[in-house]
Parts: sequence; structure tokens; C-alpha cells
Amino acid sequence: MIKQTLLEELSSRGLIAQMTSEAELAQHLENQSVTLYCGFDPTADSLHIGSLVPLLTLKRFQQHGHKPLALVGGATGLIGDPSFKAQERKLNDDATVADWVDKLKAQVSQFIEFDKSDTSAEVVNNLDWTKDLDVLTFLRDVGKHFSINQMIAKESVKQRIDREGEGISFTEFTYMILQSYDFQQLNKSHGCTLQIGGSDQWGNITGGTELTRRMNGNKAYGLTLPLITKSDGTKFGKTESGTIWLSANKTSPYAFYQFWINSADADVYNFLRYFTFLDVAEIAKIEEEDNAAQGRPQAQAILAREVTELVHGKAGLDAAMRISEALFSGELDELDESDFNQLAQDGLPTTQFTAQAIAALSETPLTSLLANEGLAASGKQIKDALQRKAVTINSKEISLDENMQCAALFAASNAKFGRYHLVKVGKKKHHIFVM
RNA sequence: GGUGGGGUUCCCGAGUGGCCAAAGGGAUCAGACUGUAAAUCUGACGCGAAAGCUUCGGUGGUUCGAAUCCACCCCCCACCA
Repeated sequence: MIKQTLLEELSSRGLIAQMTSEAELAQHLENQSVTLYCGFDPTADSLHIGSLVPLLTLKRFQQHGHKPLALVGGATGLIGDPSFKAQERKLNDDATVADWVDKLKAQVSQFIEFDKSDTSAEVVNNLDWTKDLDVLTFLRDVGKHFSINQMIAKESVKQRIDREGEGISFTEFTYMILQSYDFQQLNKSHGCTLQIGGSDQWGNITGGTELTRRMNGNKAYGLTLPLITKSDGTKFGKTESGTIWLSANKTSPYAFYQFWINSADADVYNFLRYFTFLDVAEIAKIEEEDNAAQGRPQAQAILAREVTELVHGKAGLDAAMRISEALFSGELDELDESDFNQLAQDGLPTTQFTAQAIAALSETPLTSLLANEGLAASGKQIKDALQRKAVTINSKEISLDENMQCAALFAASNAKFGRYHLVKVGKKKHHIFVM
């Protein structure tokens, strides 16, 4: 079998949205090892799965012998990217952003190789070359290359300019110039000739290739990755309980695994192509088998295993699978004491009863207890669930009549191994209460 | 600075003196069906177990009674300067 070129592979995975001068870029990538970069702005203390596609793409480039730079936007994060955002954003203070930068640096590093070879990855921070840049220099040397007419015409800021009821501040409007300057700087310092990013970054990227040409006289390229969409039109990467983060502290490996397990049939094969390193042919085979088979497809499980391991490692995957198996097999009785202990450690939401809480149990409504522990947004929802027999404690259905009987419900005699109560609300929400 | 438009419950959006915790849609939650899907159907959806309590940019006022009227203030947008 003839080895695919990198662009062919990316294209077969559906990972290319736009490119600058395709034929030239193809040549460029085949003829030599290229240094490329992708930026990640610190808008939180962790990246979320939306950033996974560019991160894995950096890795794919590296596997093909190119050198990836992961740029953490210590400077751009202070400004806020307006691209395709409906509203002006709140500015975060610089201490916060600096803290987030550190966290993202570590996170980004786990996806690319730092082996000290020629294609060893590097992490850079754009604050390093912008913090001492003074306004006049910036305006004269950089700003002069940008045409407001062109900037206004960019699709990415259009809705902010056209739309009634919203506007854009000069600060955010200038974001594009800052990012373009990054590309130009990396071109100068690292010989970086390619920037990749989400398709929402197209305007910012082409700004950078232009600026690089004007200031450095060098040809630079851009490539964007498609926005990940779901077949039902809802936003990818969010669930009812919020964003799916890459950090285990914010989204447990178990919750992460469950997110992928719940992928829709209509999306799962695309996700396999986007988020795993499985061969495209192999993925096609999985799809074929699923189509031929009755009932539940195998693809979701494969996807969940692959991605969870990629992000949380073997240990994280094992924990996630262990919990999932225990909770969804319906065989609670088969769990032994160490299993319960393990579930808590593995990241299943857990509440440790304090002596005080136990004492107050007799006057605590179950609705507020469960709502306070995050099993529902409000007591009303628990009430609804109780009325529909959707709440169980250690597999026993609880009725609304028992709302004021927490003391009895959580009595030691009802606990597993004298201390564990596994509470289930609905089909998928589990929570352990430990005495 | 001027003129005009606007700020309603998570979002969109109706409501212009009582029948308003506030139409409708979306999102969300729960149930049935299923594969821990999808689609569909059912119920809930400000908070509270309940009695009850708190909302319609803010503050005061008119009124028996205000999201709705008045005054002042804050914020957003457009156009003009």
C-alpha cells in the first residue's frame, strides 16, 4: 500500500476545512520538515475537548516529520478573540491569565513529543514578545500593514459589526493584529511557516500569512480544521452538566468516558476519524460491521476507550471502564467493599457525610439533600423524579412519601458494608454517599 | 453632546394597570419506548417537602393594586455631531 501524504490523510479524515494555496502547501510539506504552530488561548484553567482536534492534528504533523509549536496565548488571552463571537467578552485579570497559561502549558505538552530531536515540540507564549512592545512601535511597525477596510470585511467580525444590538470594542477588533504578529514573530524566530487552527481562525491566520510576507518577505501558509458539529445541530463538547474539559480535575475520566459513549450513531464514525489515531480503513470496517449487526453499535465503546486513554492514560481509562461496568450492568450486589472504595477514588461523585450532616438528616428533605449535592438543578426536579420512581438508593426505589425520612433511608442498616449508599437519579446520574 | 430604539424568568421572545410566577418556542430534567442511542409521546420547568416566599436593568413615586404609569439613574445599540 502506498503511503499517504499527510494532507491526503488529513483530508480522508475530514480534517481540512480551508488551506492557503493547496498545491504549494502540499509541496512545501513533502519537501522538508516544516515548523508549524497552533495557538491556544487561556480562557479557563483547562482546555476542553474542542481543543483536542488541533492538538491531535499537531501530533499528526509531528508523526509525519514536522515540528509542532504549541503557542499558549498569554497575551492574546488578555484581549479576547472576537472571531464569530456574538458578544464582547469580559476581560480577565492578568494574574488569572498567567495562572491559566501555566496550566495550559502542562496540558498541551502531554499531546506532543518533546524528544529533543529536530522535530521535538516546543511550547511558546506570545506574552514573551508582546509584553515589552510599546504602543507606538506596534502602531507604526505592525498596524500600518493592516487595512481597516479589509478587517471589517472579515466574516469573523461581521456579525458584530452588522448586527443590531451588539458592537465590538477596539480592543477585540485588534486581536487579529496581535495574532498575526505572533505568526510573523515565530516565522522570524523559529522559521515557522504554517499555522493551523479551527476554521473560525481563518481570518486571523490569513492575517498572519500576509503580515509575515510583508514584514519578513517570507511565504507562509495556513490550514484550518473543521468546526466539529453534531448531527442534531447542538453544540459539540457540551452536555447538560456543562463543558467536557481535558483536565481530570474538572471532568473526571469517568465522565469523560461517558461523554464519548453517548455519542450519536450519526456522529460516532466521524468522531473516530477526528479524535483517534485509528486507521481510516479500520474505521470504515467498524462502521460496516455495525451496519450489518443488529442492536447496539460497537463504535461508541471503541471511541470512548481510544480517546479516554489518549487524554487520561491507561489508568484513567481503566478507572472509567470499571465504574461504567459497575453502574450500568445493574449488578450492584456484585460490588464488594473495595469496589465501592474504588468508585469514589475513580471519580464517581461522592459525598462524605459529616457527623453534623448525619445528625441533621432527620430534618433534611431528600430533595434538598440531593439537589445540594448536584444530582439535580433544584429540589423540584428531584421531586419530579421521586414521583416517577426514578430515584433509587442502593437499588431500592424511593417514593415522594419518604422525602422527610432521610434518617431512615441513610441508616447504617441500609448501607452497603455499613457505610456506602449509592444514589441513582434517572438512568445515568450516580452518586455515592459515605457515612 | 443630540436624536431615536432597547434592557422581561437559562436563551429567544410575547406581555403596556388587576384574570401574571408572567403566552409561545428552544434548551434542560424525569417517565414510556430503546441500545446508557435517535425519533416520538407524556409530565416538570423562579425558589421551597409544604405553608409560603422572591422576580420583569436600578432607585424612588403614583395607585386599593405595577413587568405595565411617572421621575431620576445605569447599561446597550443605531444615526447625527
